[in-house]
Amino acid sequence: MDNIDTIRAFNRFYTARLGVLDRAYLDSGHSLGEVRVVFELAREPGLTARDLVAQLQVDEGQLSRSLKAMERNGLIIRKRSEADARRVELYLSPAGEELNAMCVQRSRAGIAAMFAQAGPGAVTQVAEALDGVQQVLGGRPEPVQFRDLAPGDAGWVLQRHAEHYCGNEGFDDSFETLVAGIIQDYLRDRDPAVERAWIAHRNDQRLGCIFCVRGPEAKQAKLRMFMVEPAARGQRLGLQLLNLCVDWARDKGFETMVLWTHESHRAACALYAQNGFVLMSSEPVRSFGLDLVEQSWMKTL
Amino acid sequence: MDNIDTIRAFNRFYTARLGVLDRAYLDSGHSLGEVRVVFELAREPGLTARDLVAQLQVDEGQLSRSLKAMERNGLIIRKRSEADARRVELYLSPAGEELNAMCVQRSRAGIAAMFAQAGPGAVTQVAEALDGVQQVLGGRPEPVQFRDLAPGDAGWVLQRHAEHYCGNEGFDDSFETLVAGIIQDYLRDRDPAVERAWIAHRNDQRLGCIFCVRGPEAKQAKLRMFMVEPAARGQRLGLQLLNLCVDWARDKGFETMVLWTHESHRAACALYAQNGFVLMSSEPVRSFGLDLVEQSWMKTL
DNA sequence: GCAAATTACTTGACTTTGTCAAGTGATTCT
DNA sequence: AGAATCACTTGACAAAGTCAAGTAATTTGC
Repeated sequence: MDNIDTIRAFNRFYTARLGVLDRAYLDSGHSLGEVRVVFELAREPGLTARDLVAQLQVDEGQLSRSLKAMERNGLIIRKRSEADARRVELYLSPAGEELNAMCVQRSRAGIAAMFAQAGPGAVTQVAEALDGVQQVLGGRPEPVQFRDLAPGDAGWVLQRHAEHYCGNEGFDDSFETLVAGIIQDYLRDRDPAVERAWIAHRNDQRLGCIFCVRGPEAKQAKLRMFMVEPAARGQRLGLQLLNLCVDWARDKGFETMVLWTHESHRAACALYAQNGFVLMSSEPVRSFGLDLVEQSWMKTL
Repeated sequence: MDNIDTIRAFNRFYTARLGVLDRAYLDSGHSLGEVRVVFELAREPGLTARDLVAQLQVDEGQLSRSLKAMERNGLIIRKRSEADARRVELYLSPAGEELNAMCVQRSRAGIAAMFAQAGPGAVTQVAEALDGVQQVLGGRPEPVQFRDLAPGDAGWVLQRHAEHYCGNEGFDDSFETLVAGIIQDYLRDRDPAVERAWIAHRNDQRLGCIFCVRGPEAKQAKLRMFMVEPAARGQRLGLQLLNLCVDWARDKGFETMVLWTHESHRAACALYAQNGFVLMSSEPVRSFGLDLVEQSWMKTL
């Protein structure tokens, strides 16, 4: 079962659940169509029929009749627009507000009931997961932001490095130990005046990282722990991280920047080459249980 | 906006997206109702009308007419049950199979299109998130499993410890550095013959952890890094981890087990007390920027 | 072992919902 | 100022959904 099948399975499962929730509206004595109109008007009073057609994807003729009935039943109030006499602005009457409040309350109760048998933290967990999905699918794309290390970030860097390199590229466990040492050293001994790290994140979701530390020579900075999540690649995020790191190093008085990587990281190497790094050495090594070609790159700042 | 509102917002957003997908079926020349029947029969041939009523939540009269039309159009084949002559078993005809294949293909294409503007890793990310949600909501609850540390786990332990203690309890950054040191030491120097760790997980989701390492005295084990995710609490998971750890220590020839914790961890302390641990000392200390009461507990194995 | 109850489905009569095209005024474009 | 567009309404249907009353097969209860 691939990813798309997983999503399809979720859709079947979830629409069945939502269907149960929808049914809760039906015994309010109003049709689902009317309730949907009430919902929209509660969210944004003054909408016109046209707006509702666009937002609810219903036929305008049908909506017209539906609105007529709702006015007759006292759910909504129609007001001819003063700016444009073709338009009719729609508002909820007090009875409409009341219906909305009741439906919201039922909807919330229904969702709470879905979590009744799950654990206490389940709501938070699901809410976060669904919010993440919504953002990925374009519900409201928050911008990517960059911050210094916050509590938990160091662990995340270690976790994702280990998972990528050991899980996908076949490095052995010694790699994780090495990275743990690098991170522990950084946390314990870093010089905040010249060393720092960046985490790229969207809301609470971490997307990538880069570290700038002192290099082996004087006035030399070293770039480390550079990574962009697979899910966030192709958005020039790596370039932004690299620029932050390089600019910081230059700003702090470093004259060169070096980094070590492996030949197999084509995308990263291409990025280095495009940004003024020069390949200094390239040699086959036996590391982490694999035959690798280790490269060192340098850039004059 | 609380968690339930977040879920409600997702529902609005997601149903709108699914609506677009459903529309794709309509120009197959068949109604959504018929397509839904075809889907179910593809999944489980030989269903009866009754089964479909239950699964699709449709009126049986309407379904009866719909099935009649589908048989006339050559989509399905009806076969009187041999075991019970009241029942009619329903099967897809070759044409029905073909329609199903086409719809599946369109559905998949539609989902793929939803991800067109998102990054390449987005599908995986969303699939995992939705699968997690489905499991939490009871789609198919996988059992919790326990494993030794796998690559990435060490980083996760560090991350979640830092987030819980620094984020929720107000510890300062020195706590994260301390934990990073503990983890680095464990990875580098542990004695696999007597020391190990457990990760509680459901599929790829980590739920908790516990470490058993050598203690300060001879024949003494030490319990460390014990944690259960808030979302997974209340399921006796902590007890299971504790038992694994204690049993291992006893099995490896340790005679006592000690642990250090803070008084504020009521739930954990109660668990220790219930499982044969005895409070050895309790003293106020200034640690991690807070006034805490540090406790040591010991159990005879 | 047989009438009564139940089950699986069908049918008829009906309401609601959805669709399409042809209206009516109001407004904008040029 | 005349044509085009826009916001909405209406009419004529088609499709989908609802409810109750069927029919035949199978269980149940005594």
